[in-house]
Amino acid sequence: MSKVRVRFAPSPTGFLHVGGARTALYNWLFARHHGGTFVLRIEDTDLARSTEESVRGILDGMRFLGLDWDEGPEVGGEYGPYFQTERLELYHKYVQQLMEAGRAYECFCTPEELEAQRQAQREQKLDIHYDGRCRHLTEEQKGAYRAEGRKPVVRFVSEKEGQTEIPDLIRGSVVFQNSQIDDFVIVKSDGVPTYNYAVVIDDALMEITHVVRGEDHIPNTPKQIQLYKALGFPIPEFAHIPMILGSDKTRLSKRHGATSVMQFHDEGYLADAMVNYLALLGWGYDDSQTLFSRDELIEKFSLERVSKNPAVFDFQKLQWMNGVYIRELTLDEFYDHAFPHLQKAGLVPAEPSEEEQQLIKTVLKELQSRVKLISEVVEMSRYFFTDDFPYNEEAVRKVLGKGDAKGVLEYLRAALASVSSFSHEELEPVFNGAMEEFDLKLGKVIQPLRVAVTGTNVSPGIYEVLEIVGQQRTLARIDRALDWIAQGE
RNA sequence: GCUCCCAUCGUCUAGGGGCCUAGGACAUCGCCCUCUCACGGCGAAGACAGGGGUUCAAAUCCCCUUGGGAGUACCA
Repeated sequence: MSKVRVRFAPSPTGFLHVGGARTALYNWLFARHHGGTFVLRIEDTDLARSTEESVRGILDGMRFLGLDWDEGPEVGGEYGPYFQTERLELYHKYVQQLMEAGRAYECFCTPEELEAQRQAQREQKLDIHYDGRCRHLTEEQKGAYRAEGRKPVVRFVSEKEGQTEIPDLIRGSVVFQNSQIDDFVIVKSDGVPTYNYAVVIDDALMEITHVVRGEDHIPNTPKQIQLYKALGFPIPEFAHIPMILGSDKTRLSKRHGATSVMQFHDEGYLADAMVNYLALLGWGYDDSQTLFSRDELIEKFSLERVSKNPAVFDFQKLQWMNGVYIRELTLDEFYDHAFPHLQKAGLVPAEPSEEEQQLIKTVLKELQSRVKLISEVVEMSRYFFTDDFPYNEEAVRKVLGKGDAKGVLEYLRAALASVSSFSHEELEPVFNGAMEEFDLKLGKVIQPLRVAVTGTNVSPGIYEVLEIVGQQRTLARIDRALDWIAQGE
């Protein structure tokens, strides 16, 4: 096989979404696996919808996921430029070639006329195709249209006989009857090429060897193959990967939840988890492995093993996997990820002192096995960093509202006040004492204390919590809880 | 409507004629650990869409039906 060159070619009309990210990932994995080149090309020929902001968003998404490109925006390369709007002369050159060869012609039909044609075809239940009426316009007729002020598009003279076969690494081969392919537009009236045309010129000129893209492009492919043939370009290999669907089995979109990669980042998903999950959405290795490091992915990925059927995006599984990756982080790494969230929430100073950092790490150590999203550290740790934490209404009512609570807390208040440190050794006898005093199980003693100190009935182990919160604040919080109980009486 | 793609547990998948009384993971449900939660451990339930073939033998090959998806633009 000649040196592998693949590309990810998004159109900058929105942020990088998970579908695009997965396509980019598969291209990237394929390139890395074969020691090939991964090209990033921006398909911005839709002048009305393309924005620079989107370009930045896509680049940010790629960087977040760690999908580095060998050629493309910011890094350049020998096959540039990598923005289609900067390649206009190239496209025009080949349009000339096509026109001279009689494989393209100007069409002056207006959108309205075309719509009327389609409508008529629909009514007669005919196949909906451009009828080729402008194919043989005389110079005179063209002149007349121009005089009217009409701006022509350029259409490709498609082959109508026979069939076109798409060689597809994932699906075997897909065959289309050429009679289905009409004279499609390759240059719009504003002179900008259409997708189907530009993509062929670019993939050919950039010497792309494997076109890996979404299944939604299958119907475009025969058109593109005809173009390759008409232009005398070698035809690349194709691999059409399945769609990603939402839980209702329709194409994944915003209404199914977050789809922007950067939104996942903001919510506390780790790049490695995203990559691992996305890789598994439509690809599987064997009958047992689900966790793959990047290197393993590169080593084991192959297009042949990509699934043919569409995959439903499972937020729960992604979340589980994110939890797995969070637990694998070293404490320092977890700190680096969590700190911005804590800081943004105002729970920790922007530039914490050494002791403050230590405290944060002590807290995070307790949280690491409990969060599935990094962002969850904020609400899970609030009571460690501030006395201004909310009472979880239901938990408080359930635990502090019980008859035992008052007596237990009063007992603990006194006992804990007389202890010299909040170490496990000093604390344990206190709890034992309370258990005896009230003839309660440990849980019944601890829950009121937990709620008093954290405002909720779910927290890390009580010894850890008390040690971090410390004696003074613990006593104050017990007082607050006692007040709450008193108010209810 | 027409064209094309697809079809194994709720979800992602393993399976490419006998190894399948169909394996794994998430989710679900039990149990264990246990001060709550999480983590961890153990276990349960759960699928070859239907019908025809081919074959000694089919989840695996072929056909049809059904179901889902995509495309049908001067969007990409």
